[in-house]
Amino acid sequence: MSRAIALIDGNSFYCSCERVFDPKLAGVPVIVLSNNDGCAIARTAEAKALGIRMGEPYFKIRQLCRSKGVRVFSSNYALYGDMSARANTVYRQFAPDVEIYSIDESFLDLSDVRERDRLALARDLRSTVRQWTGLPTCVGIGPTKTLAKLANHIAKTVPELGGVCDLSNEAERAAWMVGISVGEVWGIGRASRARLEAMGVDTVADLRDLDPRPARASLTVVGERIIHELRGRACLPLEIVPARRKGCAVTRSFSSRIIERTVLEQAVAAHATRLGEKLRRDGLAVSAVTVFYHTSEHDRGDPMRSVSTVVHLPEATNDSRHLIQAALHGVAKTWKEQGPTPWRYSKAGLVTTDLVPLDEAPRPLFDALDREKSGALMAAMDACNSRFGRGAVVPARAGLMEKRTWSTKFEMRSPRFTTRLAEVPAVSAIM
DNA sequence: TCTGGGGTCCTAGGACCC
DNA sequence: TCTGGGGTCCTAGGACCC
Repeated sequence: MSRAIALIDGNSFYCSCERVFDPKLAGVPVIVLSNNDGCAIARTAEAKALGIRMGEPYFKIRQLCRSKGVRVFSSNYALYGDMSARANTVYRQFAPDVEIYSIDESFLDLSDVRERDRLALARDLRSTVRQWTGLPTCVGIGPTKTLAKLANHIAKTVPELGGVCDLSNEAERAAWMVGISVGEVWGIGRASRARLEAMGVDTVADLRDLDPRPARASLTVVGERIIHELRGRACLPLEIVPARRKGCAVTRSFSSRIIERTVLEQAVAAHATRLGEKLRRDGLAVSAVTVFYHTSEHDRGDPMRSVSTVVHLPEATNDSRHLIQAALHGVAKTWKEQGPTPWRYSKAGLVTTDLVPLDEAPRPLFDALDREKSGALMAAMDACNSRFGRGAVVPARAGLMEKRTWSTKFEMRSPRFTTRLAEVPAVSAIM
C-alpha cells in the first residue's frame, strides 16, 4: 500500500473558534488580534476581502473595522487550545497515527486506506469535525508531508473541491503544480522565493524539476529535501510522539512603556514564574537563563537600549523561586539608573536553550538544592493554580495578577467558554 | 613559490513556520 | 496613544584540541 499523509487544518482557526460560540458571527468579517491587541493574526474570508492583511497593526485598521462592522477579538488561547484538543480527538477516531503539528494543523497517516477510499474518508472526517466541534476544516492528501501541504492549499483555494484534495496521483499532481506559485510551497519563504524567481523558477513544477543536489548551493539541504518531497520521495517522517523540546521562552510586550526598575523586576519575576510552570509541566529543568529587556524600535527619537544577559544557576532547576532569583540578578547586573530622558522599555523576556529532564540533570557535590521540598512546594502551587485558575497563588515578587499594571492587554477577549466553569455559556430555550 | 589536517563545540544570524 | 509570541533548523566563523 502506498504512503499517504493527510494534512487537516482549521479554516481561519481562531476566528472559527469564536464563531462556534456566537452564531451571529456567521457571514460577518471577524478578526483575532495578537497579544496586547497588537496585530491581526487571524481573519475570516470576509475580513480578508476587506483588505485586512496578516500581521497588520490594529491601530491602522481600527477605523476600517468600525465602519465595516468587523467583529474584533483579543486572543483567547485557553479557548483555542481546548478546541484544538477536541478536534484532535476526532481526528484520532479516523486515523490513530496523528502528528499534532500546530494548534490548528495535524498530519494523519492514511497509508492503510485504499487510494480510492481516501477522498470519501476525508469528506467524512471534515463533516464529523464540523458536527462534533463546530469547526470548519480543509484536508489535503499526498504521499509526502510537503505534498499534503500543497494539497491542503489547493483544497482551501479551489471552492469546487469542497474542502478536500487528494494528490496521490502523480499525473494530477503535475497538472496542479504548473499553475501554483513557488512561494506557496511549505518551507519556501520570502528570501528563497526571491532567489528562485531570479533563477527563473516561478512555479511549483519548476521547483520540482530542479536537480536536488546542486539546488543545495542556493537553498541549503532544506531546499534539497523539499524538491525530493515534491517528487513524492518522503524526507520528513510523521512524528507521532513529539520530540523533546529544545528551548523555552517567556517574552511579553508591556501594555505601556515602563521606566521604573521595580516594575521591570516584577515583570521578569512574573515571566520566571510562568517559565517554571512550563518547565514543570514537561518535567524539564534549566541551568542558565537569558534575561532581556529593551526599548521599542517604533519609538523613533527616544533613547534606545537593548539588554541581554545570561545568568547561570548553581544547578539545573525548574523551581520558580530559583528562576525568579536568576531573573532579578539579570536585571541587577544590567540596570542603568534613569536620567532626565529615561529609557522607555517596551518588552522583557526570559529565554532558555539548555533544557534537560530534571531527573537526568547532574547534582552538585556540595550544597545541592533540596529537590524533594522544592518539588512538593511547586506541585502544591501548580495544583492550586490548576484548580482555581492561573495566578491564584503566585510568588510575592511576581505580584498579584490584578496589580500587574504592565501586563499584556486583552481588552476584547471572549469568555473561556470551555475551560472555566464560571464562563460556560448560558442557553435559554422558549417552549 | 606554496600555507597541515581534521575534529568538536559554541555562538550569532538568517530563514522559515504557525 | 496604539506594531505578538514561541518555536525549529541550518550555516558560517571562531576557539580550541590533537
